[in-house]
Amino acid sequence: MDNTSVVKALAALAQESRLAIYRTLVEVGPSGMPAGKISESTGISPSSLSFHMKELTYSNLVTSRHESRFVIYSANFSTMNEVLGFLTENCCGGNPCVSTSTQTCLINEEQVS
Amino acid sequence: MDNTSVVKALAALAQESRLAIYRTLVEVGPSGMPAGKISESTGISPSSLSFHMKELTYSNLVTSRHESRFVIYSANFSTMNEVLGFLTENCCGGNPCVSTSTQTCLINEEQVS
DNA sequence: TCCATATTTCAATATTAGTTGAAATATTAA
DNA sequence: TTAATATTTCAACTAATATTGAAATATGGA
Repeated sequence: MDNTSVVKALAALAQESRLAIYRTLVEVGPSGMPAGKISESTGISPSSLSFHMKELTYSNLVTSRHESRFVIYSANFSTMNEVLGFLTENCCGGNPCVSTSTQTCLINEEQVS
Repeated sequence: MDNTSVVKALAALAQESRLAIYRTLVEVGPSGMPAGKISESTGISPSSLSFHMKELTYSNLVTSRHESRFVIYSANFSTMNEVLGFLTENCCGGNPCVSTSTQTCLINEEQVS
């Protein structure tokens, strides 16, 4: 993962509304949540939400799928893991240094890393 | 760690210059680096660097100490770990879900978590 | 003390980000 | 086809951020 992608991801999360949205999606897991319900449960207006979802999608932290007239958003766990890896990479210049970060979700018999 | 602190930390890192500074400090480890050398090795002007260091310090991602007329900055690993924890917290709403994140640095016989 | 070095502060400017409400688009149900 | 629902787009406005260069502050050495 390159510098620019990491900055994009961090910038996407560095905002109260988007952080709240992202955490909501992390908690709900891979099944995701439709835009309207995100708007409702976070108190963010639909128009503003759409703006923020674009940021989160663009940074690859969430993905979306269509289901009839709903747009279902869900957290993309692998992007987050790459970001975490980047931030702790090459820690302490070769001196004894351990850095691990794993995130595993098991839902509906399916493992999403 | 509360919402606002996490947003502050993420905002601090969501900027090319500051991300470069932070990674430089992570790589060098707890011994840190003086402002002038950071400026030199990242190509950020002293005045601009000072602005960014204030952001990073304010968000508690780096700390500073004085050594004669130098100001030595170093990464604060525990803040980063708290941020990582926050982002992966309560993953997948109670379903089987594992989230671990550790960062350990061993330098000069001293362990910095 | 006086000068050089290290860093920070400040003002000016340019750019980017977030919110609002109204209008547009798309899908489904009657 | 018409109406209702779900979501996105747009324009206008406001606020926050980043960069630059000059000046200020602080420390240490000659």
